[in-house]
Amino acid sequence: MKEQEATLIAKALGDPNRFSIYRQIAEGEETYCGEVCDKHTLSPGTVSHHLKVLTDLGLVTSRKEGLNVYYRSVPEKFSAYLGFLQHLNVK
Amino acid sequence: MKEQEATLIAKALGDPNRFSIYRQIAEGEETYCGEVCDKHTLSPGTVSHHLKVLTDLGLVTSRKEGLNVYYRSVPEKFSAYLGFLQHLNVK
DNA sequence: CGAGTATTTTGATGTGCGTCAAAATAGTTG
DNA sequence: CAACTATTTTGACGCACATCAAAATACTCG
Repeated sequence: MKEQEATLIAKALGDPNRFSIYRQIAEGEETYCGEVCDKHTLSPGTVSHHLKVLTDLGLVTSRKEGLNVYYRSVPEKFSAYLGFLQHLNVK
Repeated sequence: MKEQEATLIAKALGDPNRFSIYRQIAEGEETYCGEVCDKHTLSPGTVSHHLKVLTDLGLVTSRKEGLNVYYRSVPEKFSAYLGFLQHLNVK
């Protein structure tokens, strides 16, 4: 992972609602848009927007089933971000 | 570290220039405002602003000596952020 | 096909913030 | 004290973006 990508991920996780949405997905099994709306008291449009940001960054993937779109995290992406930070020579 | 603080740190590192400034400080020994200005082609005011953000978050500390203000990183703070991310149960 | 539900897209709005120039402050040195 | 340098603060500007309402799309089921 390069600095630019890491910065984009940091920026994405730097919004409180988006970070909370990511946690809901990453720490659960699977979630769909409606569940996220309920838990965060955000409009469907806003939630869909945040989910798109996370998806575009590769932090989550989606799968359509019937009316719902289920989101699931991509742990490898998160690990890559973590790895990038860990390899900074902070002293 | 709590979620709110972690989010603020992520937000701070989510700006490309500020992240780059943090790296310059964290990966070097000590740096002062002028050096950061030179390396990033940013005005003194902008650099001072970013340094204040990093300082307020506890990611760096400052020390005044003569005309210059020297900045140094606080690795424990960065580690705490890293630790918080690592302990998320991402699956 | 038509009614109903879930999600996404669009358009608009307000705000947060990165940036700079310039003024203000702090410190050094003749 | 006066001139000079480094940093911070202030004020203003423009843009990015989080948010919502509403329209549009996608899908299911009578």
